[in-house]
Amino acid sequence: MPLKIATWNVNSLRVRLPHVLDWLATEQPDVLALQEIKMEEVNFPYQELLEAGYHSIACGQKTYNGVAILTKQEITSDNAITCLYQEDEQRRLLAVTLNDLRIINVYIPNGAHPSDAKYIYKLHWLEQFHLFLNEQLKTHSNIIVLGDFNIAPTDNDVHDPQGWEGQVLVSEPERAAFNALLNLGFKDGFRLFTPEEKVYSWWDYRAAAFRRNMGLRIDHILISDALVPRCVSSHIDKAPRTLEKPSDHTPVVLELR
DNA sequence: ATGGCCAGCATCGCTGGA
Repeated sequence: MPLKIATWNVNSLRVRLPHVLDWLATEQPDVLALQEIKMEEVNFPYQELLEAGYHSIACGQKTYNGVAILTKQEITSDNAITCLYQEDEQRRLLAVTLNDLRIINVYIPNGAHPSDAKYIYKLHWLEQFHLFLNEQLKTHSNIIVLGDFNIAPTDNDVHDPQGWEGQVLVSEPERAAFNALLNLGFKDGFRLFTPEEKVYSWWDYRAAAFRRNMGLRIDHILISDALVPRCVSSHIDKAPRTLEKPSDHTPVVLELR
């Protein structure tokens, strides 16, 4: 039974719900991980999504951040995790179990600028996330980590590597933290099938960046090594980015057998 | 041309995003 899994930073689920419903109807993913829902659970559109054929688990807050996992099959996981570390008040993590798969949805901090306190928070969050994944690997072998990583792992993931050099999203400490996650025993799912080509998942709203394809690949689906033999394809779906009032991110998709 | 846009807020100018 093939499984279609996707991630999408929707930049406000309130604004983007019509796009999400259209995309679910067209693409029929088994799992869709959302980031930046920007709402509390009390306002989450559980009913509309259920009517569209999807069960939801959400972990949100007012105004900022917030993650959710939509699934065709209802998740009965009693070991869901919604917080990376105790002092972190930002809703950026949701880990659930679906059959034999551990699904970990992340919205990694943006970091603002390498000289900003938010950058320190980002690197600290990545350290804590590394420890968390290391623990998860002790109890789960089939792990999918997907979401908005806010890191372009290599220059092939950047439209203008010279212009972006040293900046947040591409800086060496961020890339080192990303590679450290891979070194725990994960592969970048998209790069299993598209090793070199420059394809992006985010384009700035400004400067007609999408039309000029000035983008970054910062949304990822990581596959634990045990799952790699089950991967059959991965692609980035640019179609939602062409709509009226789009999110600045577009879905990344991966299929398992 | 080192800026451009967008979402949310007890909105009308700021924060945060990337």
